[in-house]
Amino acid sequence: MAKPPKENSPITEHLAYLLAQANREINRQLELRLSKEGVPVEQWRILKVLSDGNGHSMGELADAVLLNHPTLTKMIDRMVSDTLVYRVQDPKDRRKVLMFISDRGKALCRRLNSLAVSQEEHIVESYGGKSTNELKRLLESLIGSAN
Amino acid sequence: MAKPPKENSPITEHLAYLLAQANREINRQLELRLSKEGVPVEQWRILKVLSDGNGHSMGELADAVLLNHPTLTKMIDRMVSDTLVYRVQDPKDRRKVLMFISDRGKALCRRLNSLAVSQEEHIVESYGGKSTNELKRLLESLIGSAN
DNA sequence: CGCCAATCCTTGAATATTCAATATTCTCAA
DNA sequence: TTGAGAATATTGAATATTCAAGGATTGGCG
Repeated sequence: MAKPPKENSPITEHLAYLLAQANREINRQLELRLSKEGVPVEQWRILKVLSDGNGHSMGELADAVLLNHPTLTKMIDRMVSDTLVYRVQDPKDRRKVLMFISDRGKALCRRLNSLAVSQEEHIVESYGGKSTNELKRLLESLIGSAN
Repeated sequence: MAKPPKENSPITEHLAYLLAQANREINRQLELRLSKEGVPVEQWRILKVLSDGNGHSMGELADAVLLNHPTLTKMIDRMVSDTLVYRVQDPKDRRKVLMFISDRGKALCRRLNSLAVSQEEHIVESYGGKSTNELKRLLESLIGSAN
């Protein structure tokens, strides 16, 4: 029943490869939609996480949006220049920087959400709602078991 | 039944995000294993595709290993320096370059396969063989429906 | 045939990411 | 209380990726 690939199996039978392939394709599609607003996928993730209105530290944010710390710092620099987000030093722990979303960021985030939702609707249409939900459930469980 | 996320849903409910997260985690684990041989995941993919012994053009290879053409060209440059693969101009169509794996590349590929298989066995152990197979099936089907 | 557009790969410049080191602040135990 | 070590974020240099352009070859149509 449990059946990992043999050593001479084609690469397409490896879970790691299938995940990379699916991720690449779905991400490419999403990127294409978000390009209407000239925003990379990572910035949408950042805005979405911050749109709860709470302050999030850089470390917390880096984990949440799947970016390394230095990469996030530089991306946040750009977003601050674009006045989408702003930094506030955490008064409780001054090593930390709390990130907040601006009004402009919120407005952009709403437009991006709408693009992202429309993409997922498109996937559900061609792939099926049942498959989509089942896939999400399995992915969540995989992520859970990997930690 | 079909239930795409609402616009205010957390990002963790988006398929695109779950795929990115799972891919990142599994890839990180695989990278860690392959680092015993000092080889990035992409080079393992290249060697694995070429290990059928046939010549593969750069374009074909780029698609198969999920890399853009210029990135592949530069990675192949390094692998040629390491004498893992070699280039041959396609006699049928001299615009093309056919890539072949060397004996040294084959030997390395065998060691890498063993590391990769052991990773997937580890996943099957903690995640379950049934879930793994079901997830693979769904991913294949998603990739199919996205093209 | 001869030419023009398309295909294939590579290159170089611009951009982005990563690694290692640094600065700052906090924690906690001596 | 203070000093060593941990945690947090940023920076700069090294590395890698991407974008746009170029050179070579082919296919096909006038």
